[in-house]
Amino acid sequence: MPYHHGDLRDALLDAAETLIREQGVDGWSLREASARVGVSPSAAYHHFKSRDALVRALSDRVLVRLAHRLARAAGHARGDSHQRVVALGRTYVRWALEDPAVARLVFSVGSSGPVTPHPHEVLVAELRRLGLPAGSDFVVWSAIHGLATLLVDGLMRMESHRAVDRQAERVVRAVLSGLAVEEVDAWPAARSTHTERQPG
Amino acid sequence: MPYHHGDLRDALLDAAETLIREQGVDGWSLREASARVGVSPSAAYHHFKSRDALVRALSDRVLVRLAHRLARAAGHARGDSHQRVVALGRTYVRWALEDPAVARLVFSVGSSGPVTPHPHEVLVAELRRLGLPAGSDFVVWSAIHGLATLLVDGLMRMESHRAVDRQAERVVRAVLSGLAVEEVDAWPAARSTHTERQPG
DNA sequence: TGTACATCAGTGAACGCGCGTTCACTGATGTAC
DNA sequence: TGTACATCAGTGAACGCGCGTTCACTGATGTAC
Repeated sequence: MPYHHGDLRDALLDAAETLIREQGVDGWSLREASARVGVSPSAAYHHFKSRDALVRALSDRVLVRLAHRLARAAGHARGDSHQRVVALGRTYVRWALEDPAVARLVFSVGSSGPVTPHPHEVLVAELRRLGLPAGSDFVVWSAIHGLATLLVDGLMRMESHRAVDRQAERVVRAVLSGLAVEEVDAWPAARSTHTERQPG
Repeated sequence: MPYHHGDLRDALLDAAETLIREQGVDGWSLREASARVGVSPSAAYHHFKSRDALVRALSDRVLVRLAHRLARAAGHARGDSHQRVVALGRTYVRWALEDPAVARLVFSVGSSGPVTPHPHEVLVAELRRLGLPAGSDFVVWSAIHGLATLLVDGLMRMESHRAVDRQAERVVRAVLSGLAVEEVDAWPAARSTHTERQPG
């Protein structure tokens, strides 16, 4: 075991992520993560200002990975014009269910400042392709995020992975159809964490 | 100060709720709640099996109150046929934003067994009035719950209360319009926590 | 190529903390006769 | 109406726990000359 670890920062993030996956959002500690990596608890402070800073860094890292996965899913989609957004929604929900504790972390922490790419950006890009006005993203995001959190938190339960996929599709299609029908005047001004954009 | 409190159970729930409101979901402890009530930490164990049991009882209590509030809001709604569901959505989101920490608790804990009335039941009843098929509730619930959680967790931000209300309305209207347009075959089977109902 | 030295990234002991839960107890209340 | 007694709902001290963070330190690395 060399005195210098080499990549302790990433190793700590990995350990924290694994512990969260195994023991839940609150089931990990700086001390336990350090122990897993084989390093003293104080070593972490050369890489993170505090426990909280580590959590935020982890959330950022997970968001970036998710954004890539979403973009890939949209890219592979085939079928009607809504199919790319359906793929996005399905992927978002699947991701949350595959790794519920980590998803809960990300949902509650968000990103600390700008993160690139950001899942929200990916969604915005897809809706622009459909010709939907700025602001639609917040409607679609709500719907799919709601499904994801209800499932992750156990407030809604579904029989099978297939059922989850179909429900994600239903939700996205319903919202997209509805957006096409509804009037577009007077969008409320909203912003997401990662950008200060103000949809008109 | 009499030796017997009289209604310690409720007093502890009140104290816990206040502490959560003041200090966040994890910012309270059995000990602190007991201290606020003016009782020793062990007294709580004559009323709750554990800290966790207290949390669940609190969540149940809050859910019942929310359900009443939702039903009242729907009852007061005037306007087109969708207006009652719009009122439901607006009330749900307002409630979450007024009391974000408590809402987070409820969202993460849910109900322990059957709770009457349950917010979900209220929604189901309203959608039935509209002639929407069983299962629509899970689509509408997703959308409105998503908006609520995104706002509560700070992932989405809105300028004003008015903007929040309008966004809630947009989301509900988009989903209802979409549900009217979409095909109704092959609804995924889903259940919510408080009931074992299986929408066809 | 070798050496002096600054900087970086670890160690490990200690800090104070508040927590949930248990236990043997006791004061207050209610019930049977 | 009074008394004996079971039950209920408190007390308070103690338990063991793991936590985040700090501190003075030291071993390893890299750089200047």
